[in-house]
Amino acid sequence: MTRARTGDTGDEPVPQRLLRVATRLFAERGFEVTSVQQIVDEAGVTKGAMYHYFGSKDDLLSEIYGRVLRVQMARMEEAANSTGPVWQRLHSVAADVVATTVANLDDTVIFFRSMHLLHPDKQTEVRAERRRYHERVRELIAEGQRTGVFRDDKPADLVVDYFFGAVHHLGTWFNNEGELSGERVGEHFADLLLDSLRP
Amino acid sequence: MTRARTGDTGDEPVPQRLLRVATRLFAERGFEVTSVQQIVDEAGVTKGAMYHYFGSKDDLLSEIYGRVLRVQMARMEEAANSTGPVWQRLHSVAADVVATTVANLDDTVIFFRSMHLLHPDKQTEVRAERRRYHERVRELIAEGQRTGVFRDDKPADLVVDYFFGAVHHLGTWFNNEGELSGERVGEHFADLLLDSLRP
Amino acid sequence: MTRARTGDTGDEPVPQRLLRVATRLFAERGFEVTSVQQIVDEAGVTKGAMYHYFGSKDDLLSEIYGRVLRVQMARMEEAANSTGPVWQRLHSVAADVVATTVANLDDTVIFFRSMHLLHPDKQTEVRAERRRYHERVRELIAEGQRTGVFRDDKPADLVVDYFFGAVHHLGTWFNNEGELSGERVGEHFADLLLDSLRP
Amino acid sequence: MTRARTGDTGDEPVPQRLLRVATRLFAERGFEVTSVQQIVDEAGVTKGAMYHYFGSKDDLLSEIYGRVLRVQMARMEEAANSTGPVWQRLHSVAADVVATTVANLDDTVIFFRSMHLLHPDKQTEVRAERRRYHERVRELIAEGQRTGVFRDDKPADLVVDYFFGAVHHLGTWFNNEGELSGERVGEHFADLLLDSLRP
DNA sequence: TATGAATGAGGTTTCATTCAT
DNA sequence: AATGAATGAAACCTCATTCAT
Repeated sequence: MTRARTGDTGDEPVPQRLLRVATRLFAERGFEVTSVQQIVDEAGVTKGAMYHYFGSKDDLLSEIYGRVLRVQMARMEEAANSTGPVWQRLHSVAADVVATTVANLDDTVIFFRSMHLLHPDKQTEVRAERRRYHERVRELIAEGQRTGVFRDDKPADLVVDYFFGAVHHLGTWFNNEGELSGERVGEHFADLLLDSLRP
Repeated sequence: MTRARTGDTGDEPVPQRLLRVATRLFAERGFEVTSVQQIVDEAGVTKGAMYHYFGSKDDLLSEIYGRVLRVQMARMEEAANSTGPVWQRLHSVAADVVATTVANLDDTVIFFRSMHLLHPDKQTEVRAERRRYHERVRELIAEGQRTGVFRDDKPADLVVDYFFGAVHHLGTWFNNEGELSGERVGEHFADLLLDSLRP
Repeated sequence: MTRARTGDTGDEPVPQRLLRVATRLFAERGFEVTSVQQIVDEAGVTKGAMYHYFGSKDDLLSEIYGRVLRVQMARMEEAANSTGPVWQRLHSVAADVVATTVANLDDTVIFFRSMHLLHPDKQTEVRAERRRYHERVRELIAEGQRTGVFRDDKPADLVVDYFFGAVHHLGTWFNNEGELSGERVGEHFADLLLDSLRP
Repeated sequence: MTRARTGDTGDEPVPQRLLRVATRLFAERGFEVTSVQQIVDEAGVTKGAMYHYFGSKDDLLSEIYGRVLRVQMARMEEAANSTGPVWQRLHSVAADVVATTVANLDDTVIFFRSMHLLHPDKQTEVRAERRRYHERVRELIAEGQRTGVFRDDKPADLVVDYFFGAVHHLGTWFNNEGELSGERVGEHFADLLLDSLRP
């Protein structure tokens, strides 16, 4: 006799199931307001099972952060290292980061809302990884500024923070049921960025 | 014998002192992770005193939200209703919202990190107020689009979300000890916005 | 309406009551095997009340250790500093330490059974205090050896460990309902010690 | 690929290895504070393996008690049944019990610290065995008292408890790296006992 | 003979809040 | 206007043990 399980999708392994459920609940209700009991109930396992795979509730959060960073970094590297003129590469990166963010909106919501709840060490690690990410885009902009393709009266750093701010807040308003797709929003955002960089 | 009080500034009334301390702690550590005990300890009062002035811990958070909304709305109305061409008014609003945000950075950090912890009714209220704010800026952009001053191939709504996203993330990276002042960042951000709207 | 309380002795304050109940239970069943719930149930308070006065279950144990050390040290100093020939003072100390131990048998049982469960810092502190105690008695013996009253072919240190070992194990066999009183056992033990020290 | 194992001594069978590791950990940290996971990790086996050989964690403790009792009883019988005057036999028994105790110090530490954690039935059994042990020594003393070799103004029972107390506390202070060997301490203790029994 | 995922009961602790004073 | 002892619900986590393989 198998127990009925909410969100049971066939044979999805327990750790993945827990992570999936936790991600949804953390995004919907908030990390601290979601109890371990709620997570395991929705995942259809017991607390003991969860603690068999994850050392703590914090570990779940850490794992989500790790996953986000891996995914985003991989996508970005790909776009940034493509060939073509710098404006095209930047446009591509910008549009892609929006699409990726929208495709993993729960992760993004959690990311910026709950960073302060991570263990300080993990926080440092996450920040370092984000800085690498940020830096990679800054280089693109600086390259365009050096070659005269982009205006150079705005610090490249500031432009990155400006654009990523816009991206990171997608979680606040973007609606998957809305009329604009993630890709469409990506195009618009990339256009706005590129146009604001015209010399 | 009076107890030593952190941040004791002479005769600041108890409610104000509690609100000030709570704002700092919520921004530094997070709302859920800050206990009422910590707040009253740092404010140099007892729990009974706090519950005399505030009905609950949530009330403190609500109060902070109310304050933020009042301040930002007032500043914005002023800038938006000034005279001058629409691009100038938008530039002024944009620069000002950045400066105001930076001047109340703790509030902003709390705002976007802890909204989901408010009582649903209060959340609805806050969202409505923000929508009015958002709408006021959207009108400015639409006005510019109608009069041909701004490009009209980008939904005004989207542009507002784009720009406010950048503003709301200031709390993540802006550093008061850094080399750029809030006003300077406001100028840069407003420039970037206006330039991205060129037809 | 006052709640019925097991072990309610009139107006004994809550902290004392908790400590008294905890001491009994720790001695009867063991520290780790006694739950906080059992303690507060028997003391007639809630868990919250206990944590209002004691930071943790470990704190209860620490407090018991502190009390034991204070009591024993005070009694011993008094006996050791009395006047009279050295053999008389040693006899008096020896008899007294037995009587005190028997009078606080629960404390003694806990002391030697649960020391390893204390926080390492507290353990260090307890050990240091015991060493002072041990040292005070060693001096008495050494004094007797120097003056030729006691044999000197046995290290004074070893004699102290020998005798205190006997005392500390009283908890294993001494029975308050038995035919020998604590004072009587103290006399016997002191006699045995003194006689084994005859030159 | 085989896992690294702490204390792996070639082909020591699994049950012995588990018992050896458990003994060390129980003595170092305490029974209740040592988890089955720690034991099997250090022994380089899995939990399943442990439960294959031992019915429960308690069984490990029981086994240790059984081993201690067998060893000590055997040694003592031998010494007590030797020929020679009673004072010589008692001296021999006393010295030997110290040496045996020191040679199995971990066992002794566990014995007196964790007896209360045994299953009541096992406790009864252990106590009965100890009583037989105790009784055997008491008889020696009584024999000496009857024959006028020992003083008879001290209950033989009490003398046994006195001496065994000293022995059982060796675990508290005896240090194998110290300057006195177990045999040497045994001689001293036996001397002190015999001398305190002089008429 | 051995694995290790999973259980489930129970443990300690935290904390917003109340209330007699 | 303020105290602080006390509540009680709920949180996170541990762990000996079982069982299908």
